Amino acid sequence: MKSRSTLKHIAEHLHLSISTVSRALKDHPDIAAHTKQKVRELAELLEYEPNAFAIQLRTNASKVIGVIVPEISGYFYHSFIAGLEDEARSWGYSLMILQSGNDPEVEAANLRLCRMNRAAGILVASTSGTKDLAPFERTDAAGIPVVFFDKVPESRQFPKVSMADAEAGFLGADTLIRKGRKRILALFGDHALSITRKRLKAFQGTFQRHAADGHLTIRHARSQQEARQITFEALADQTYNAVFAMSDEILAGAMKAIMQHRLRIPEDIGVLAISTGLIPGLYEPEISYIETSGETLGKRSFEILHKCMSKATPLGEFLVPSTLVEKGSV
Amino acid sequence: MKSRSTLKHIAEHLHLSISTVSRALKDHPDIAAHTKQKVRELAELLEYEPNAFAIQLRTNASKVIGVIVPEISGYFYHSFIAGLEDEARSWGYSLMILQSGNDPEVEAANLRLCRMNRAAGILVASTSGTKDLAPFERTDAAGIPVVFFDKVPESRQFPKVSMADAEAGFLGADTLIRKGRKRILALFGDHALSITRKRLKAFQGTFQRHAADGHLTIRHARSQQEARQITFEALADQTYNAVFAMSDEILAGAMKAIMQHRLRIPEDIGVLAISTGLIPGLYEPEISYIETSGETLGKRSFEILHKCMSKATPLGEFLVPSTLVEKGSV
DNA sequence: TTCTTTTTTGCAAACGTTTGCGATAATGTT
DNA sequence: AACATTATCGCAAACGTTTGCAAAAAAGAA
Repeated sequence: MKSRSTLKHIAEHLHLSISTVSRALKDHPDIAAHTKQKVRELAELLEYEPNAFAIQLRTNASKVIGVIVPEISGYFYHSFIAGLEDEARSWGYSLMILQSGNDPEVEAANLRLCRMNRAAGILVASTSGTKDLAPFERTDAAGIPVVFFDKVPESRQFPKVSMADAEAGFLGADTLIRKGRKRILALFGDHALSITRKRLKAFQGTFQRHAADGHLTIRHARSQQEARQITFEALADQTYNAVFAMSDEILAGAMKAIMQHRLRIPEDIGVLAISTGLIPGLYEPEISYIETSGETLGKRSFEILHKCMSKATPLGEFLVPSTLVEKGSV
Repeated sequence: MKSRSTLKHIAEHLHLSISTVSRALKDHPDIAAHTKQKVRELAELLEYEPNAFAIQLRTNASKVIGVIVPEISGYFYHSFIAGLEDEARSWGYSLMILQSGNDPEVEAANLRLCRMNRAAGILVASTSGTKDLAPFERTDAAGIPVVFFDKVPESRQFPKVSMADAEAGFLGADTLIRKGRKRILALFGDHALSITRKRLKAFQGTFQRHAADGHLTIRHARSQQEARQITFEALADQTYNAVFAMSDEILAGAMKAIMQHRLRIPEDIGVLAISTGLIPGLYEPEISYIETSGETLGKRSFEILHKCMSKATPLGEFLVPSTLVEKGSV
């Protein structure tokens, strides 16, 4: 293994001091032009690469931001991470990814890891079981800003960024009504999740206000299988002319039931979902959806975190808007 | 911001030396039991957390492994990362994720970043344009083992781990033949990719050996849309009784065409794919597939890298086997 | 007691960088 | 010529930890 070159090596070769070399390499005005030139050349030649540890130890700050998610795979978080990485890299940051596996204890351990590594900031999609915010407070007190995204706690203590769930719910109902689909089977996720409640409330409210003459059935499913089962039974008789799915997972289940009944879209039944976009694009015809882009959320989250890292913490909840993507399924 | 506690703080409070405290905390046999006790208690009280930078600077090694992929999102890599993270965490490592965006230059920059951060090891799914292996050699020479996965270069210089592509191709053809599907439309990806060629060769060879009486059409598609187009046209007449897709992306396109023709699966046409498993589970009936699990590949990759990090580098190419998952679509 | 052995602790250097401040040399000003 | 100014550069401390070695204290052996 070739031993790495350091500032010291360069300094010795050039009969300069370490500090001069250090300054030369970062274009400090105190250093003469020709000196800088020579230093840069030798650094190039020796393939000098600064030791990040030393820099970080000295400056007590890293260019790494921690990301804690329940799971990387699945329907959503990977696109979030992709968007985040993109934005972070353009600012010179890189990502340290930790999965909590939906276990609050693992979450706390991951948080500790971020602290030990002096992460510049942390983004957290908390587990559903996260009740104790103390670990987050401790992290924040240590000077590492914490921003929650997607799965956010009730507390108003931390900045949060999430999808505009109410807007998405509204958009869903509004779109269906505008298209004349008023006999709706609407499928939502676990009622315990705030994301479900927000989407549901807006959807239901909008429907009641603008389609009092219609018929709305709300059902909750906790898995793809359950969604499929519910949809299959509900669609047995002809009462509905549209299915609404509040998430990709539920859409997948509903679509299976629809395909099982061999219903044509959009002739026999209209379909609309809130989705990231990947799943709706797999069917024929493609499914219209209200986009909740993981990429966008990722980029936006970085912006918020970046503000927190630089100056005053902008508290409050930030929403990234949803937009309707029409594919003709409704 | 609360200033963090250090070994020094603890030492002063207890009128001990820094080295004693350091040793006490790592249960060094030289330290008296009662001293350890007191140190541990105070450390607990002061919420002492070691400074990873200092440790890493001192030991010149980190517990971070770098992962460079063309993209995080998409059909495959996120599940790889998920599996990898799982395995890595159980060994005390965490992941630094970098996207190359399929750009060799970004790839090289990311590599440099890993070097600066003295990653314990690096896993790379190279870009399709990666020709110059010099950056990888330099990294390896610096004592950071590099292991390629999935998209691996021809060079025999680095250990590689990838899916058993030949096996998957064989399994595909064999399964179809066993089920009596011998009029096959087989869809493959870009012929320039080695993964395509390997799968194709095995598929084609197996077919010719065991179903000389059948009829096999090979087509190549470079996108979902193209796969759809090709499938739609090919399926216009009744010559085929099975479609084979070598990847998720292609399966998605093929399925659209099949749905467009309103063909029943498996009555009108059989479908089989090589896949990660997510996509085939979205249709009704679900699609049988030869599993190329990203999770498994991730775990296996870590194992190989872990060997590289500890002792002799096990050169060569490691394959993770594929298994058939039957769902009744063929 | 005196010497040896063992147990327990401290000293100090090292890891590679940044940075305030002082030193020197070059230049300009009167 | 004497002084003030500016342009360059080096010294040394600091960041928090690990670790070889020496020192001190305690214990045992003679």
